[in-house]
Amino acid sequence: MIQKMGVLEILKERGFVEAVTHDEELSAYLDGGRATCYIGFDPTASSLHVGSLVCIMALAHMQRNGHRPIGLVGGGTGLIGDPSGKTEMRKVITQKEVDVNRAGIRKQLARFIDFNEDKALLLDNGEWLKGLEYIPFLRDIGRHFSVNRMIKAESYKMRINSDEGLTFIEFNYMLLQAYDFMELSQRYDCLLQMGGSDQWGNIVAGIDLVRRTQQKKAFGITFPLITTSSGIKMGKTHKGAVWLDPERTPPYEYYQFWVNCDDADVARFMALFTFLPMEEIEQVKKMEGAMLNSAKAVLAWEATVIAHGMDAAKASYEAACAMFGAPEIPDTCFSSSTIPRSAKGGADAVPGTAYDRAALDKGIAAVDIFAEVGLCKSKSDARRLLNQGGGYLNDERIAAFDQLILTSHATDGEILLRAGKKKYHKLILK
RNA sequence: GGUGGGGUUCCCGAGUGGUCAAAGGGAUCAGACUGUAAAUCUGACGGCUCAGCCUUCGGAGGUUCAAAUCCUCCCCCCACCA
Repeated sequence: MIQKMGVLEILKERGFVEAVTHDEELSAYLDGGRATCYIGFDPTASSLHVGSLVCIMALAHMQRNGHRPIGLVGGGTGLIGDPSGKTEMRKVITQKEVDVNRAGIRKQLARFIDFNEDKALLLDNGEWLKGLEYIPFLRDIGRHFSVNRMIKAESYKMRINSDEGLTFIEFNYMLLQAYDFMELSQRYDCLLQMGGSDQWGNIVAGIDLVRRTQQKKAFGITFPLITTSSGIKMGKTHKGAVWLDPERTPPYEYYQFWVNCDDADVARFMALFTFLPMEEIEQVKKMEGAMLNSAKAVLAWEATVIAHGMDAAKASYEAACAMFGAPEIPDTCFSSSTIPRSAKGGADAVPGTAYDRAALDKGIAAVDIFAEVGLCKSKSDARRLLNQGGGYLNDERIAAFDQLILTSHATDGEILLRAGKKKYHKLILK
């Protein structure tokens, strides 16, 4: 029915593409059959975060369009630390940490990409990097690199001009990443590398190396750095990064992260972080006022389903409805979305703490509980919050910081506490 | 290795003997306004047994009634020179 779009077109339309090397030849390459492409992930932490989501989604799109994505976990390069676009040297991590982190990342990528039956590959560049010998490497690989050119690379500029400088080990990073690309082109006929815009220099270096050593034409795509419309780097909140690991960022919080995005970001984020068809996303641009909140719910729903699965999304959605009210989503909007249109449910996914009933029989001061339960980071913090009228007990403002919280405040064995407008926590009496 | 300049509360950055828990800005948090938005305004912003007390100004000592501020040693960073 609809004429099939090439992946490159799809990625462009959805806002993934910042820059491409040889545009036309690349689309010809991608439309000409099953291609293999890769993106590298740094094993700096045991979990990926929302900042890596653009890369992950891009790989997923590739797979959905019949190509074979490779997720390359930098077990070798992780020991070095990529200086590209960074103002400070990253602390060097140990082999042990790399191993742990790599396993975590592997697990997460599997949620987004199907690694069965050669549909995608997950590799570790430690496999070929760790056995490298210095002299042969210099002779065979190093000879292809011009220091003059490297110095001029945008990715190094920041550091070269900074007070901190650039160490030799970091300067070498570009060679290693180029070497990765070369290996992948040889082993898997992978001729497309993608990455964040800060990776441009590394990607181009790889393309050159592949050409010189293999006489093959390779390609690159970079993604824009995604910032919120208020200019903050995507995925950072006051609490730090938003992780994909449900242990670090529970699905309810993950859902909340998306619901709380800026009005101006909704459509853009939907295109990037969901698989909803663009026609449906276009509608968002016409929405105003409260209607946008429904769109945010759809965004949050879809993103949570992708990252954590339907059940977790449902629990998060229902909890949000219980706390903030259910959004109205006309059937005509987002018809592809699986978001429940009429569900009302419990608040099970709201963070909670089991609490000893006996302790509450004589009452505990609000300050103490707020601090204890993690709603505030210290008692002083809790006192401040409460003094400023930011503490709520069952949705009623707490008048004094030392007001007692009692067993009698419970309904169905639960007491609902709230800090500010959005942070809920329940006490489950036992 | 030499010379000079630095290391201040989450970040930037003032502060050169008491009036300093430390100016100002940013970030953050709360309140008002709203749509679980943005912008704006108001307030808060080390900890605690909170009108008081305790711990902070790279580290360790010292001078002093009193030190972020003065002295000694040490650690780290930067610039220029070698």
